[in-house]
Amino acid sequence: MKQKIKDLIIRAAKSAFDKGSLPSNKFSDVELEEPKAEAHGDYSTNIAMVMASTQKMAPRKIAEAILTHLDDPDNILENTRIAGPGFINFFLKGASWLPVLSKVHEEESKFGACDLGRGKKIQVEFVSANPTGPLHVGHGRGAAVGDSLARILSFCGYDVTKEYYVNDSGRQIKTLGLSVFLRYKECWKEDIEFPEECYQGEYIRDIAKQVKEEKGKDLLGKDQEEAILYCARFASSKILGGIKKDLDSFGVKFDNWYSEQTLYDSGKVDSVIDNFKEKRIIYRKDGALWFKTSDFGDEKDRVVKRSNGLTTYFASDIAYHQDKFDRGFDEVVDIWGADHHGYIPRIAASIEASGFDKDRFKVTLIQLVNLLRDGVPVAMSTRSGTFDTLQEVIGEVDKDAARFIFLTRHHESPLDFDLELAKKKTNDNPVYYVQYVHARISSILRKAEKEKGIKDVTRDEKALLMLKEPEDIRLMKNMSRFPEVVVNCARFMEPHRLTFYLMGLASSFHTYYNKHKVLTDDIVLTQGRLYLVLAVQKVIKNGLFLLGVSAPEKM
RNA sequence: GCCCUCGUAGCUCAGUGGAUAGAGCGCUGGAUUCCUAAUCCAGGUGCCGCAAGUUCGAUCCUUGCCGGGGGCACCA
Repeated sequence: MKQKIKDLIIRAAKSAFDKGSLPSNKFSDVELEEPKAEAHGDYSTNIAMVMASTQKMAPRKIAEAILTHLDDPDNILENTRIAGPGFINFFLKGASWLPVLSKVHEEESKFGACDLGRGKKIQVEFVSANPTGPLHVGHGRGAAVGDSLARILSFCGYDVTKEYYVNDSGRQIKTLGLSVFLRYKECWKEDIEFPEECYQGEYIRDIAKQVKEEKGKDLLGKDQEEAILYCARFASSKILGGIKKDLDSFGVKFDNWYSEQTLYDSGKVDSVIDNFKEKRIIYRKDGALWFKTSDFGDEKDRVVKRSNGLTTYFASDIAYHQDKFDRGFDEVVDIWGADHHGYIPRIAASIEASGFDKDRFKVTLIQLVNLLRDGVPVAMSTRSGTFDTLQEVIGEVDKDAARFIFLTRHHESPLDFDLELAKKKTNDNPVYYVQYVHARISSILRKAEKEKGIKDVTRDEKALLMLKEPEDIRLMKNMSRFPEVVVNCARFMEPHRLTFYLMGLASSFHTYYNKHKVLTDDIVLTQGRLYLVLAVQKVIKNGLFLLGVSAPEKM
């Protein structure tokens, strides 16, 4: 529809030039927008104002010239108007919105899909929490955003791989092992000192008990290093299992779990360092190895190998990101907590140094989540009984509600997550507002079959002509925006746009529902409205799917 | 100190180089003999943090300032 009108405008401008009404044939790109105020039409363009300087004419004069040469072969325009400083407003005939209904019905679950990605391989890496403790709410937000983004990208023609990077190597894993080992010794009534840097959570004791059941007293007699290593491996695999389970119940599935340790085992980390040494972008200073990230736009150089001989996490991250491109991904998206933002320039530097275009690498930052209960912050203490793990939250709050709420903010704004609000099944809680549309329409369809004997909702030209109320048209107009919203979500990596769109569509529907009855004695009208309402249901369903939220038949 | 980010209605937040800047909540009143009231309708509010610049036009872009948050390790 939009393109159609753009074409009309271009043709009009050309013909205005041919007939001598416009002095120049330099036309700028037509920008067509949907005005906020309905009084400003269905579409509006600022082209006359933009062209004012090249045409050397007053904007309103240009607008007049274009309008007098405007031809409307398909007869879709009700009216056109010049307004304000030189806007051209287009008012469409109600019937020109009807094609969107057939489109929705034909394309069904594909309505809104597109080929923006052209099959490009894209990797979305998200959550990637260290396997040293359970996921907390913040990870939940990352999971919701990442998973939704992956769904949207895939809907937009990308070949998407969802990956979780497991930091199963390095110091914190050793700390985890030590923590568990100490708690294990405690189980055997040994006196221990539990250092502050060890993991304080209650879950460490649980894991220690499991070690005890599995190994009995064996570890007490063993070499301490070996025992700690055993505990570390045992604990991280247990915790990772828990993380997988939590994500599963949150509706998030990864295609790939990538282990950091394998980067060391395969020698990838060493070979990257050697390679950079050959390129003379790694040098030695004070006994450590430094990567000259400042040559690639970072503010200062970074250490990849410490003077004690141990590599830093940065070293494995360089190898990891190089590996992503080596695996053939055209684009790589990382979703990180906002506290990592200072890390972006050095990773970008490493990608460039590895010989890849750093524009193929994008980072989306997720801001903090503040967990509240009735407006009061929930204490995030390290003691037991805290309420900040993802598991506890989705134990109390519906998974759909949690996912939806995580997507009601721009991901770079901090988010307040109120547990009591999330549980409320009212208007305060936008999830149900949207899901309710789906359930209500299901209910209408059930009733249509039961009471009117209507089994199939079919397209009927006569019935379509009955859809001429302003509310009918508003719904169709709203649905026709869906594909564009999805594309913009993908383009800007902002799934929350979809959330807001769905709330708007839901609002239009609820208004409609209260004003007009779908099932009437007039069978033709009923057919038309069923056709309309079923289309709304399909769009809502597609939208909810892209958010990872279910579309219930009943509520 | 340097870097990033945010500052929009009483609250929580969307939004855009355009016309009269929006939504939900909260508050008040109303709607159901009829498809689910988890719904709808009506009622009002803004120096869009401040100042300058770019522009036909800035809340949006640029710069500076003020205020909140975050980041600046041979930590992860």
